[in-house]
Amino acid sequence: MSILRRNTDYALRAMVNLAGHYGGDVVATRQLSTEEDISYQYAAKIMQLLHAAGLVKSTMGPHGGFSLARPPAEVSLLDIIKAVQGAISLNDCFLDVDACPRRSTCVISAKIAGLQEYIEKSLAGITLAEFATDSMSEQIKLGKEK
Amino acid sequence: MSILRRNTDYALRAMVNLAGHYGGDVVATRQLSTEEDISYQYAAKIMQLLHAAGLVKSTMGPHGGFSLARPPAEVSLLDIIKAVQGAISLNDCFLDVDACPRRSTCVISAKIAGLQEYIEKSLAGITLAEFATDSMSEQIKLGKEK
DNA sequence: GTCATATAGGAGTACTATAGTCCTACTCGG
DNA sequence: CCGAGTAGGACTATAGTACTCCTATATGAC
Repeated sequence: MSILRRNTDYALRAMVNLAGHYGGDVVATRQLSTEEDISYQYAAKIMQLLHAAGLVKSTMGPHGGFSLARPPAEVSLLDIIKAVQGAISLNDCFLDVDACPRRSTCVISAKIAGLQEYIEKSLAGITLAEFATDSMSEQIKLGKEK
Repeated sequence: MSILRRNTDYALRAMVNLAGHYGGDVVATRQLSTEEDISYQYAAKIMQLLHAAGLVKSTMGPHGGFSLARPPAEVSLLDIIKAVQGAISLNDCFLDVDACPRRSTCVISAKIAGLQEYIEKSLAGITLAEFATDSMSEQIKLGKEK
């Protein structure tokens, strides 16, 4: 099993795509779906989630579409993950205090709390700006493998 | 959603319990199930998984039960997690190379690969020995909260 | 105004994985 | 060699995820 769901993967790709168009035109869901290999219907669903979370702005009507609500440098991976699949937690007891009655004396929870914190900080530290510049430079020096 | 499944949580508790009895008597599944608040049938199932992974030794017949196959210091959290729920992966593409055709040019996968590695190293670094000594000292100075 | 094209969003389905149960087979102490 | 107590395999139910379908709403072009 993987931590990031496919949902989140799609959302990530869509956001990276939008980051590439930041400051320019809006991108329609149809275009996102073809460019990122996501079914149109499902892509629409995901864009709704991102919109509800305030990560993207939407423009309705013909020539409408989506654009980033904030500059790429201010959108972290954690933001996107939270919007789509909710907060990531090592164990249930970090999400719901009442999940486990043994919590107060639990040595396990105490040990992994540090790792939990590190993961969140790492994900919060990676922003869309890094992805965007990377993929741009990749487009320039085309042919470079991996 | 949490990364560690309930399954894994049960297994962790059972292993910590066994670590407390390391060198002494074997512990019966019935005893583990009552002490750790797990249904007997389900506990038996989890012990099977741990046994199949070679983490515990089993003794059948009356007065039988389980004991650690290795000293607590040589059993890591990662070992237990792998035995019960398989390897932890941030994204499917770390588990299955063919999961994503865009892999070679994927900037996302490249970015999170480092975090993936850190998580595994962290989990591999935490051993049962730490839990065992912690819970023992906790039993001695009883009354200490959290 | 109305038509075409876009997002918004609710309802529902198929599938998969997880949690949990039941039953049988096997051991070994008495 | 009996039976209490174990391991271990087969099975079921539930829940969550991925995905689709359909309808409503907004808006720019003609």
